Amino acid sequence: MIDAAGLRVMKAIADEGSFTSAANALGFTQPAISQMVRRLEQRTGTVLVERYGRQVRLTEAGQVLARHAVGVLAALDAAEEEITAIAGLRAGRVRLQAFPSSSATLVPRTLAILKARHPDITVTFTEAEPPESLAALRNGDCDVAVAFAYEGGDLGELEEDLSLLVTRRLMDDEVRLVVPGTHPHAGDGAASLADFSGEEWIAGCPRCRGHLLSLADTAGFRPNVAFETEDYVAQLGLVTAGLGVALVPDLILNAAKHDEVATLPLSPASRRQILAVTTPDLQRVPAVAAALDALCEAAGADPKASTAELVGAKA
Amino acid sequence: MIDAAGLRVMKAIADEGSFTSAANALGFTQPAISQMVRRLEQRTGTVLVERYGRQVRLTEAGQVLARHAVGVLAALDAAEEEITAIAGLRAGRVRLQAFPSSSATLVPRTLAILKARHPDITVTFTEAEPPESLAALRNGDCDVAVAFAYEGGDLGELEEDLSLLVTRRLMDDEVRLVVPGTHPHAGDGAASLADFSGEEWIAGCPRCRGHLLSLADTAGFRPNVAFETEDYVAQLGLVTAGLGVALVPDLILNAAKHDEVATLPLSPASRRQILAVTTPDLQRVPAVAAALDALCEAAGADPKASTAELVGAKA
DNA sequence: AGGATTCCATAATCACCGGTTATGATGAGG
DNA sequence: CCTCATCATAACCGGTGATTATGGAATCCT
Repeated sequence: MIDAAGLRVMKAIADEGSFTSAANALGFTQPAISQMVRRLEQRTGTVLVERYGRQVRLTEAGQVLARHAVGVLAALDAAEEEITAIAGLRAGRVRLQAFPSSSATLVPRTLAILKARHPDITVTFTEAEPPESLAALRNGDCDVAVAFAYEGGDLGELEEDLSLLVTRRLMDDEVRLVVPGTHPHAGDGAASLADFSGEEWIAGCPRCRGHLLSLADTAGFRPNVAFETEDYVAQLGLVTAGLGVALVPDLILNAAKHDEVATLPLSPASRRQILAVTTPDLQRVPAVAAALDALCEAAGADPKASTAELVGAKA
Repeated sequence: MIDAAGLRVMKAIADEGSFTSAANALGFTQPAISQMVRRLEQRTGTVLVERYGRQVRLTEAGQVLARHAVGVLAALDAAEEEITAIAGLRAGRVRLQAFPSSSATLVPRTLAILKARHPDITVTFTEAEPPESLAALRNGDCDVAVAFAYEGGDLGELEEDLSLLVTRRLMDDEVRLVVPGTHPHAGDGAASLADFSGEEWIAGCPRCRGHLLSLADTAGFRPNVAFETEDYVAQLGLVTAGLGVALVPDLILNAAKHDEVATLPLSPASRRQILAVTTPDLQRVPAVAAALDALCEAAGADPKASTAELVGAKA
């Protein structure tokens, strides 16, 4: 019944004292004001403006509208300002969820870049394994999920989780075999997995364990998993203590101290992909886009070649 | 850029959780919501709604709009409620100005009627002589002026004051000659003004004095005005004291005690008209219309035959 | 799985709101 | 008394914002 335009007109009349100057103040012509007032009057069924001679003044009802106009228009302006602030990266929020081992280097570097580039947006970070972070994304509790996928291995099961989502490849994370420094193969240039079929194995998170089993299966043996821990530092500790061998991604090896163990590249090599995941719509939110760019930059990836498909995803 | 309709839609989506139910809640169809959101999005240049699968949820920017919508829509509703209250006589204001001698009976009775009929409207009353009250009306400081005009006499000078104004005849107020009870003519059935040319006269307000002079002039004499006072009670006191004779309207005689004087009808009779005056626009304001009706009723006039022209105004 | 359902998007259409220019009526002022 | 300033009105017209009809895709149920 009453809209913002009408209030704006009433306020202009109250401020300016005539239709003509109100029209000038609003950038309209005089007849626009004239019939706007008439429409408002027949809509509300009240007399809003008293025409006396060639001057006009507001009636009580008109003054009521003009008075309310101040508050309403201020609130509208405030809303508009907030929106443009979000659009201009002078405000906004990004909720980031990343898997634990990325928290060491990738995420801190990303947050630093974001903070330096857009100091006014607020970033929330939560650690979560890929299945949970993707669920949060789907659920609307998260804007960007940093996930990983083992090449060839569990891409299939992740695939359905990624439907309707967009991914950006951040980096390839090579998986290495970690053995005690005193191990007979410690000095080898590369490790063939079959040579370690008799070892005791230290497995990581469930999906990492799955990857180990998958690799071992193609190498023709079934690994003897003696320990399981999601904590990579603990894994390295166990290896250091000579209790077994483990598959550990480069990302961890670059961040954690591991002087007393040997890290051997696998032959054939095995990698996992580090991915940034979001939804098609969120991708267009400035703060989210900035976060994605920062992630790519922190990972050393080319931001432009980002929306590529997963390597190894079935064509 | 942002209008009330858009905010209403965003709030409905936030409340209902889907376009379809938001459309139902607002009484629209689903495509209306769909393209309303799209318009808002391209107007603000931001993503307001995140479409994930077949569910939708608001982005941060969308939540900002939905949040502001609450306040804005509440303010709009409040304004609308105030307007309808004024239109429905459940609120409103009437500023009444009346000449002093009408304050005795006419105005109190009017206020009583108004109070009984519309207890929620606030009535302001100020005493003012017709020239000032009409000036206030023109100036926007008054809604209804109760004025008087002597028949044939000063209608002309009042006429230009009444241009652009509307008048309602409330009553005819007959003017009587007041003489001391001991006066030789005290028992006469009617008084011819010429018979009192030798008396000392007690004049009232400037315009009443003018009326006296005008009547005396047509009767062929120039009255000896010994006293002037705007206070009719004082006039009656002076007559009672035998200090002169006076012309006093019925309206005063009906209200003030005057036992010891004689009141004689003039021959030819002379009347003044009691008028309610307002502007054409204010006439259509419910509270003002109610006040006019109450005035007519208090004066015993037929409210329907009210907008008549002044008697004696030049056709 | 696969089919039914449900939700959103799009296209085509159309009414009307809300602006414009042109013009007229009228009160105010020199 | 004439002129100017102001509001009202008419005619026109584009864009907003609704509608119906239809399609596509995700979710749900069997």
